[in-house]
Amino acid sequence: MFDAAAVSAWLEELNAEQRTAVTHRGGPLLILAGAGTGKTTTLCTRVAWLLSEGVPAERMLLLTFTRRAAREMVQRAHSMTARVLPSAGAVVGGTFHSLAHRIVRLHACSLELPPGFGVLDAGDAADLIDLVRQELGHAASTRRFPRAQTMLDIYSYTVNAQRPLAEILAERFPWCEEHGEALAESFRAYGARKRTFGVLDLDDLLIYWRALAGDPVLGTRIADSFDHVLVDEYQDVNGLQVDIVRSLRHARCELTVVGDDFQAIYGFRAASARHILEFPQHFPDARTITLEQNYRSTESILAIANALSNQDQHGFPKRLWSERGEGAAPELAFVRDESSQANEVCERVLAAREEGMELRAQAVLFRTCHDSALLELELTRRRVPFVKYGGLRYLDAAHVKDLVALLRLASNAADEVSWFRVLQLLDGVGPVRARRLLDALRAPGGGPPELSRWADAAGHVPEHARAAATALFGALVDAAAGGESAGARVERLCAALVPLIRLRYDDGAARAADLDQLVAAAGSARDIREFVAELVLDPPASSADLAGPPHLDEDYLVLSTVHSAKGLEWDAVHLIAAYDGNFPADMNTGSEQGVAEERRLLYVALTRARRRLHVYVPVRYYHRPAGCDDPHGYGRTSRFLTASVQCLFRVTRTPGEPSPGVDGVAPRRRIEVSVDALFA
DNA sequence: CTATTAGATGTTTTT
DNA sequence: CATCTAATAG
Repeated sequence: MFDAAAVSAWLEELNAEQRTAVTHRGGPLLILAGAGTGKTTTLCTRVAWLLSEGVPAERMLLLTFTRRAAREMVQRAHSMTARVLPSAGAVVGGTFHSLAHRIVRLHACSLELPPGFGVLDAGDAADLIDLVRQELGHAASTRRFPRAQTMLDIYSYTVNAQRPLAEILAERFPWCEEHGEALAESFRAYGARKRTFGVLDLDDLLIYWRALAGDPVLGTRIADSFDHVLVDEYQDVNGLQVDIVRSLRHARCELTVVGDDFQAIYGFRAASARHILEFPQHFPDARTITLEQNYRSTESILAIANALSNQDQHGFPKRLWSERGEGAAPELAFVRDESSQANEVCERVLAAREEGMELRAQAVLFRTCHDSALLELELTRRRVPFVKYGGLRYLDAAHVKDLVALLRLASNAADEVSWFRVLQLLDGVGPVRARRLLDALRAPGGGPPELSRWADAAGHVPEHARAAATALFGALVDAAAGGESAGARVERLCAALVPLIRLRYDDGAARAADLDQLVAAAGSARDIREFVAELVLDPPASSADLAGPPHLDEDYLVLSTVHSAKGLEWDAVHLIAAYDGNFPADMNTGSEQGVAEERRLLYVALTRARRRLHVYVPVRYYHRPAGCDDPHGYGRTSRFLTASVQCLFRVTRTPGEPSPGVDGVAPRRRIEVSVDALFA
């Protein structure tokens, strides 16, 4: 019945430590796996092994952190279990948030949530917080008040860290400390609003899951449905997530966690490597296994990685080694400026491709999204196809948000943030009329807006926009009524919205066309609410992404933030903008922990490389905070690339110092030109 | 009241 | 540079 031969063949391929981890029995297991040490393989093989030991696949829970990792891990585990036992069910798996969504949806009733509750993405949450901000009069106050996005960051961090606001402000947001009281008030109001509007933000998903887990009846039932819980990237969990994991582990349920404390890079989300380091204390009967043999990189790349991790005295000492040979010496390239950097990257990428290395085997990594701006221009100019991960997402585009807001209203008319957004698309309707309209949609005694009251509210829409508004409401009423398939209803809603989009944006036609892809993706959805929630929890990177795996046969270069690159690997890695200020980022240099996290970020970036590694340091770079005379700065090399680390590189310099005035990089000065003196 | 424009301002990283 | 605010025109 089981294909035991397949499992033993897989076990054969593992090294001794990996094999011990895979076949560990009884008691919690901590696998400390350095970069590239076969973490995914070990975890997936363990799943297959457990299956062959008689644990049903559907009683195993595989939790991961990022969507990209989740997809890869679940897919791989699934194909392995299918091989071992074709009739096996599916392993339950996904990100913490997607699992939370499934569970909360299942128990919405017990949590006193409306069955149609919506899930807000970060943008929506910021919009809602902005609403509160306006209403409490903070927007207009003379002392500048943190912006909605910043407020959300503070709120989210506080919730995820499960610590008092005052502490968080002092520690992470000192410039907002004076507004402590007002912030606290706003956050309370934000919470109340979410309740009234019937919406949850991403943090709520975890909060509600934990609340369920703590319930003596439901919590036990949830925990009872699993025999094994396996958590990947454990160094990136925060207190809230640890609570959830602990609640899942009861007498009969086993726990395996995998991670690398030196790859903890989500401190800004209140994650802390403390949790993985203290795992043996939290679970006294835990077994710890360390994986140090690296299967990914050449030794010269690992030498640099080890040198970096040696700079940090904390954590588990690990020394990566491999049998992949010395390999090409990593390059540390000092380039003149960012445009020269873009050039050099292109040259090297194209040269490697000439030698047979596909574009998709190469990646350009950077700290922040805009670091790649010039490079993107250059790649476009040279017609090199690329895909960028991180940064502006599809859901951030205004017209997409418009449609999503409309979809939300179809299942939840109480969602006033979405109402505001949609109503203001009507020509001649701004904030004030939107509010009046919204009030007119309520039942006389107050309460949530109702679709059925459109006839009473229509008068508030200026005449020339009334027809469009009526069409919009018609589509909403139809969509809410059900009957047709989800896809058909989404299509109707989109059709009603398109005329407004065309009017609103000057590139309206293009935006309208862009929405078709979203509509097409909805075709297979079970219902609209589900579709929107999926969209929020697993947003496509671009509209092209919606159309399914598009570039399978195409070759393209990968551009990615280091954060998004975690867990992935490429033959060649180009790390750009490695100057001090970016590695470490200026705003994180305040504390020792901050700097340490930045170092780990650099470590993560460098350890993505299999055979070739190039690090670029622009000697002269442009930095955004304008206001000084010269927007150019002379960049210093990242402080982590100390002299002894630099020795491990082959150092190159692009010839030619900057020649002021010749190619547009002349230093800018403030020169006053005035003839006023003539008229004095 | 809304739309448009000119002027100021600002910390990244992701679910 | 992109986004938000304030001021003005419609």
